[in-house]
Amino acid sequence: MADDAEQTRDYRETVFLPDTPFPMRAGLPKLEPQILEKWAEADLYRAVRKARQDAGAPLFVLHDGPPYANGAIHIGHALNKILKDFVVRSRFALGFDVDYVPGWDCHGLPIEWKIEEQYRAKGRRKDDVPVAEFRAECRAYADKWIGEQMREFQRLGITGDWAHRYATMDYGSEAAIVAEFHKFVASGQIFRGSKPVMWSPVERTALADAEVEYHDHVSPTIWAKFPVQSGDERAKGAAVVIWTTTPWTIPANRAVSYNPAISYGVFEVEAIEQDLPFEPWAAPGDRLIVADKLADEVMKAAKVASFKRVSDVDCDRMVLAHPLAALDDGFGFKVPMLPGEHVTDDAGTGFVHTAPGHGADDYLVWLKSRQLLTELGVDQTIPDTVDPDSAYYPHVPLFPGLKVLETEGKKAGKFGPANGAVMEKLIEAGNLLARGRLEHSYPHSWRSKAPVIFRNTPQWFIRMDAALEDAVHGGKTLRQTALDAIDATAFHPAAGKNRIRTMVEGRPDWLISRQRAWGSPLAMFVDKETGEPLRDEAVNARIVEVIAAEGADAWFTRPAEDFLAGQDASKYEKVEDILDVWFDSGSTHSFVLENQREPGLPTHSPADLYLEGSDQHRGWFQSSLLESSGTRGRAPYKAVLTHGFTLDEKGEKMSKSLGNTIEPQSVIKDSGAEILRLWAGMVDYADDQRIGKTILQTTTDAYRKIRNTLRYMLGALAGFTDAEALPLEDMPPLERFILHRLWELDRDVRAAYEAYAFSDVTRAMIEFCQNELSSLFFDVRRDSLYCDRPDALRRRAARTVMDAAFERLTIWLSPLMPFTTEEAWSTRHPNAGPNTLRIIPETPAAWRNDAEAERWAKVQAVTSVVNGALEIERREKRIGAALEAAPQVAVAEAALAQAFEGLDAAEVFRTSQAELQSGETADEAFRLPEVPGVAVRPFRAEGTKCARCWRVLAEVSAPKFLCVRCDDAVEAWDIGQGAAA
RNA sequence: GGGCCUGUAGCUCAGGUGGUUAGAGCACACGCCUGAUAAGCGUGAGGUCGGCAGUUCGAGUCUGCCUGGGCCCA
Repeated sequence: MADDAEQTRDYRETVFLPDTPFPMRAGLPKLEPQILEKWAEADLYRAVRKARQDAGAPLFVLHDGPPYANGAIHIGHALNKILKDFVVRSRFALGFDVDYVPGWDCHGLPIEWKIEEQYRAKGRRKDDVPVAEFRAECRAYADKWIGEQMREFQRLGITGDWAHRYATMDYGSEAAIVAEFHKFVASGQIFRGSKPVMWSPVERTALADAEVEYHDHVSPTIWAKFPVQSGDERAKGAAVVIWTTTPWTIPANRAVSYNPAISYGVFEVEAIEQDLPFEPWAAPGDRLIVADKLADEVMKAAKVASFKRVSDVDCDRMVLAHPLAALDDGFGFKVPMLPGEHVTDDAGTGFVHTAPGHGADDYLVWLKSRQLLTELGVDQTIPDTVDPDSAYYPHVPLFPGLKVLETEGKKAGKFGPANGAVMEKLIEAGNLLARGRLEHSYPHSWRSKAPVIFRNTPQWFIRMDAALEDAVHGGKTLRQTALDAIDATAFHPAAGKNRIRTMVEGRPDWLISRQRAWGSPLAMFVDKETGEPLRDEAVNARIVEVIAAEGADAWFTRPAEDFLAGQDASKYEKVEDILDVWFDSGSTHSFVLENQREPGLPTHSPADLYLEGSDQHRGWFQSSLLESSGTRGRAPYKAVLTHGFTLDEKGEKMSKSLGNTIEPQSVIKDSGAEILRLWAGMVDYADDQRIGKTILQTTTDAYRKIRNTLRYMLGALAGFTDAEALPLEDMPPLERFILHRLWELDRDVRAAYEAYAFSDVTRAMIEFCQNELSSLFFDVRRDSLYCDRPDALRRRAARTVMDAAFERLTIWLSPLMPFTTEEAWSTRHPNAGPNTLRIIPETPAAWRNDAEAERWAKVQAVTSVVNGALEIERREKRIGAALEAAPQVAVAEAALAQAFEGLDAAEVFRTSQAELQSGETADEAFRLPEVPGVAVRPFRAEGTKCARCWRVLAEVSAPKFLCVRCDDAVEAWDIGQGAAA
């Protein structure tokens, strides 16, 4: 009976199999919210900060670029916030105290539109709504989305000071923004200029590009003559011909643009077409200047039957007369010719009539030609020609009061008398060459559907090129200050520096005013006589005080007297424009970084890092740079990190209409936020990244590899305590090698986090888990872990090293995979507090062991030959498991043979037995060309299979069928059971 | 149209200053194991390094052009 019982004894219960509650499958979508709840209870972000501050840790400031509080987050938001969280958590892990306050951009047009849309749906007009009520609705709308987005960001595991989140519409923020604006006013950096904007006369309002839609529209066209006054001698007595679809802009004309790359000629009219029903305006002998390529076309329009080319002509520095100069002295100014690349010879005459107050190109070429205009003695003022109703101002000669578009009654939106009147006067002056009609695409208001015009409007600008004689700038201009600040900033990647530099070098003055309702006001008064902003510190202080208490609404709802402490209100105009939203966000550093948001929390400016998408070179990076350069003479950041855009799987832009979008919400629901984070941790974020089904699958696979590695360690470490740990001196070579790898990885991981090279960490971790842990360390030590006595030195060494690896992997990975590492850490140490609280532990320098690294490279080379030989045996069905083999390995090269000194070859090869011999062996042995000098003869292991550890050994025999080691281990186990019972 | 960036195996990525048959992990195929099991181990098959031309004894790496893609402008 007893013998039978022994023979059939199932040794499984005596084997120390991995034992852990950490499941193989995470169920992240369900698990993550539980972990988030735990973090919330622990007030994780503040707890970590407190711990760091108590330890006297250095401060690291990441300043959050505010997303716009409008709509659910998309993948780009997710990537941006995840990368920021990598920074926050990795700096925490490196021992820093990290200041990160998430924020939102709240003012601006998109929200205004939403609210207007709601009004339209209810049949109300925006103009009928009191501004305070309108702004309140905008505020409520933004507030709703701040809450929504905050929940979504938090669901991604983003840590930060959510309790003190900032918003540009907070009263304190609005006051700070206005205070920043006042600094520009005080230092004389603000000026009133003008710029043509899209204007809807019917609605009496400026329109943004996105508010304009294009429809076909029939316009009159004219060919008009500008007599040459001076310039190329060959042009004497000739006239430059322009073509335009907006005759009403002729009174606003101040120049004619040409393109130096186009060839022009002087053409003389020889004969006019006969038998016309009307008298043409062209006459034989007329000399006209047009582009060679377009001469036929122009002559045809002018009903010229024959003409000849008289000469070439050079337009450089040519000056013309205004076509209406003969009728009124008011048009007696010089009309210079300006070179411009916007001019083409595809249509028209090859010249562009230039009215700087009524066209974007016109405006830009006018500004660019400042030098030339000065040299020619031309007045550079851009004239205001039409009023908000599109009627000519009284000061416009010949046409005062005439409207371009009708704005009242049934005819609203139709052409008024202006075009016709201008044509009549051109005829009278003898300078109309021809006219016609043209159906073309023309901008219309998307609301009223009425045509719009380009109209010069007064606007406020910040000067880029005025020398600033104050302590901050020391005589430098804003542009130069900003350029110097760029040089003092670190850009990752480095190309960003050049990119923003080019933009700042070439940008025009900063246009900061908008004729809108939802924003921070240009809260200032302007002297009605001089047009100069009032610079009065007491007034400004009062304005800021009121806004801080009541919000920016107060600026619009309270009378001027409330702010004008003592000043005569009748002398000043209250400016009710709002600030460009980029001024808002450009000011965030002032109220987020410099304000002490709560006693005890340190403040710090400039920030260590700004981290945004590469589009922000023109956006937030630049607005922040200009704002801070204007007010503080330096950038608000020490370093700028940019990431690319997220594209679909094929590398194409995502769009709802293409249906190729990946929503963060659906990834979270299907796979978990951790998968999205790991994706961000694997890609090269500096470049554009791709995401899609297969990519997410790859990510999930990588996740499983890491998770299973952690799980195996948890299982193998069951019951492990420090009492079991062994010192380095007692470690076998394999453990020393793993410790060496931990030492290397510690160095690499720290360097990678310092450099924000997150994918270097991820890659190193995955490869370590696969190559050194799973396929080497775990595989070799499985036998020891399962079968050695618990007090065996070999097993204790393995568990000691496994514990060290677990301790490090869980913190190295915690910035990238906070959920899983938290889960793993708390599984092993349920009472040790949050994993995120930890700092990457110091790694003893003594762990470095280059000799072991070299040894194991050699050992693995030999092992690969053994594996090759065993693979053939399997294929031939001579063996199955490696434990059925007992390879005989001949190693010719001394260095390779030496590598096995102190090692058990069978253990390394994971076979039951192995024989290692120096020198050559029989020719039929297995070899690999890439490992010369190693020959393997894969014999079957002779002996009996140990019923417990399954190794085939000669020492195993009936009745127990145990090897010596297992016999001993079972005995110890039995005694342990007895003691327990 | 302009400025900047970018294109290495099915996927994600490595490949200092140009130098032997271009690497890794995953996926894939095949085999093994069945005491990490929707796991583990092993073996293998995948690439004209976007294309063309040039510099060079030699280019994935340097230059030019072309092409695909992206961001920002016009």
